[in-house]
Amino acid sequence: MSTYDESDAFEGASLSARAMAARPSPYLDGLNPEQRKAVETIEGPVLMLAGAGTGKTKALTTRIVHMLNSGKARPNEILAVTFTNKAAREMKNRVGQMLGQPAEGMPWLGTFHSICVKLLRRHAELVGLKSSFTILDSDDQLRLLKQLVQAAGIDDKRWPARALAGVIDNWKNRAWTPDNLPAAEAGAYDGKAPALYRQYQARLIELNAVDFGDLLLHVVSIFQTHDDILAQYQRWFRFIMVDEYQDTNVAQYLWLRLLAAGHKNICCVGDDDQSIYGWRGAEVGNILRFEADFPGAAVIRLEQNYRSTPHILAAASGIIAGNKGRLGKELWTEAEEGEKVRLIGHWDGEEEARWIGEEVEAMQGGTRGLRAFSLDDMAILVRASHQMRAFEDRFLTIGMPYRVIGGPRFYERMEIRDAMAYFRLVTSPADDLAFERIVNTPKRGLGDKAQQKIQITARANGVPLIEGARLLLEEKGLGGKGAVELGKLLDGLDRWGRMTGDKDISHIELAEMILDESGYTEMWQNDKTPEAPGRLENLKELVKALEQFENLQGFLEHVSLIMDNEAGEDGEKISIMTLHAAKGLEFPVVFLPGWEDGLFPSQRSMDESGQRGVEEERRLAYVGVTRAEEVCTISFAGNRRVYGQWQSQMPSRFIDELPEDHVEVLTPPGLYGGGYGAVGMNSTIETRAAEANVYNSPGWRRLQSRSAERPTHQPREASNTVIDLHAVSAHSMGERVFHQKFGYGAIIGIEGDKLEIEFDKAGIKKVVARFITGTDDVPF
DNA sequence: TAGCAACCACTAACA
DNA sequence: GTGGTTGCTA
Repeated sequence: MSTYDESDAFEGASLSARAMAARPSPYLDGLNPEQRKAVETIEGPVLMLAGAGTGKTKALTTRIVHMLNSGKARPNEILAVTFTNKAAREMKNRVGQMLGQPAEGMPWLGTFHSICVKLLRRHAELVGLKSSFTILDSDDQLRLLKQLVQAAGIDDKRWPARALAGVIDNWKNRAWTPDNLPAAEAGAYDGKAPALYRQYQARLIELNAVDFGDLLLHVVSIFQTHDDILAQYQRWFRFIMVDEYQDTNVAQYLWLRLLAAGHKNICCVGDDDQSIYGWRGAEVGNILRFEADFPGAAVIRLEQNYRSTPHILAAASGIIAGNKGRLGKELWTEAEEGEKVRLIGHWDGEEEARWIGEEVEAMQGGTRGLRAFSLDDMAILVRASHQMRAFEDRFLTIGMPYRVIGGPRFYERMEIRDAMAYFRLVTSPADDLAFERIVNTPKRGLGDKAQQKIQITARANGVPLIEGARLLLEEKGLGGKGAVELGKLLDGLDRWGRMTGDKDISHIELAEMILDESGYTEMWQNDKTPEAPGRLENLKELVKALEQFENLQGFLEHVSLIMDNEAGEDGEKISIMTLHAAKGLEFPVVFLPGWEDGLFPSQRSMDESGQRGVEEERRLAYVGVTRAEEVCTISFAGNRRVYGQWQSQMPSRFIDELPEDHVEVLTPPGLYGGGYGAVGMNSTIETRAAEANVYNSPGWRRLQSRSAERPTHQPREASNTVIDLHAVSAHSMGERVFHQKFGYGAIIGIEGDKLEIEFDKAGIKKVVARFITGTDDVPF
């Protein structure tokens, strides 16, 4: 079953609390004192500060089981919210395991979004929707916005719809509707965003659709405007639990606060040190403020770590200690000392990849004086996805099996989205966005012209596109191949639509039929690009995924649940993923490459968010190190090719924050050694002491003055892109630049230390030169 | 309408 | 450098 299930939730208490109440509670035995306290403190607000690897999920699930077993709560009285389907599923499974029966009786365990879908379907009419509303993904959203932008006569070259989408998403994260938008926001998107936002919301209602942000927002506004409904849910949800509380945004926070205001039995679990989603709207402030929001809250710290060795924990603590405004936590462990964190510098990115490849092989063979590790035990965690390429290249060369975690989500792949659009159109013919997506996929000779005609006809008659197309054909407004093909498509859709009600044909057969008869499968069979076989494979997987559902509608609702198609992979593989994707995972052996200022911490993050950005990056470093159980290796390169340009790199400031006693500096044969700050090419002789402040070090100054020797084997145009922030002359007319507030733009005037810049998104502004960074290689 | 050259942007990613 | 989109031409 699924989290979007509409089965009657409130009566669905299949687990009898009373029947279990008398049982002893052996599940409490395996807990440490803090975990136990967290499990047993059921009444009142609780903040469970759970450090990395401290048995958070165990505590959470045991808490649920305890509430049920002790008779304090019935399954349908517990609201348990997670961020990802994966987390929800895991919690469900573990609760089920502990209870010795499936946890199907917990109707309100799910993601914020899935629970909101459920709530919104019940009360859709209150916000002008029908309960059959469709949920748009970001692709649909963008297409819709593009139409509005064009209709408003805005030059979408200068004002890309994508930017507007970003603005609107942001507002929704902050729970700002068109009606309560702060005046300070009015200037966004050339001052046109507020009006477009209003239009967009109106259009969504017309389409009987919501985007992801709306799921939260609509429910919040229903709660805010209908006291009776809010009160009802406050009564029903006697106990609330929230996982990853540090990742909540304002809308989610409001939602929770409204619901918890009744019984005040809310337990938030999280770790302020692992808040790494600020750019997605997450507010660390939510967790920092918890005690103020919920007076009398019990704060329970889980600090005993069951994952990593003391050296690794000490290194992680050393890094995170640099952050201000933490709630404060000190991880400790009873584990044996183990290996120190290993640190190594390389000449360039390729060498780094080569070295890690060799190291991985050595670890596999157990030739590092350590036990032999399986490839499945090892992971490479990078800051940005483009760093992955170097490792993929290297591993392909040496035949090392690897898997990339993350990448485009299954359902975001083109072929899956196309197929889904067909299914959507069959189950709800009025779905214009789906229609637009597939009218000419595969090619049916229906280009822009033909599609415009359909649009016009539909709009003139006030009917969905599919009807417009039908009318257009009837009045012979279309000729040639296009007309014939369109006719076939419409016939097909009709036929498939009728079959959805046919009991003799399963939805799986129907899905196959749709893909075959529409010519979609054929399109990929005829495609000679290397991706085609993979795409056909994905389509097969999609059809297979249908088996778990009763019908196409059910499947479409639940599509997001089929994603993690990681199963069925054969053989041992080393994992490559981003640090963000690694949150929540653990590996015996972890490699952390690319610890260089600008890359990690990322320049962009520092430019856009300043100190706050650095702190989030630091938390990311903390997350990275705490993924390691036994061996953690940090590395950096002195030179790196970024967007095709060679750059000299400084070791990350986070490297300087590693406590020396817990770090072993590995010296690559034949190269520079010693001190963390050794950058190879320009600091061979400099000691760590001399580089206590790297930004005043001779090496840094040399870099700045550009006298640093170029690596001999590299192209002549190699230069470093570190810009002297005070040298105005570094800038020239027409140069592409980046500003933390206004985004990208081009210089159109220079007056002293002020630059006149035409920004892509913010128009023409005069700004002080030191707030500007270059986007290209800037000579100086 | 389809194919290719030109142009642009470039941190991370959940539902 | 690279992938994705757009605009022009055959």
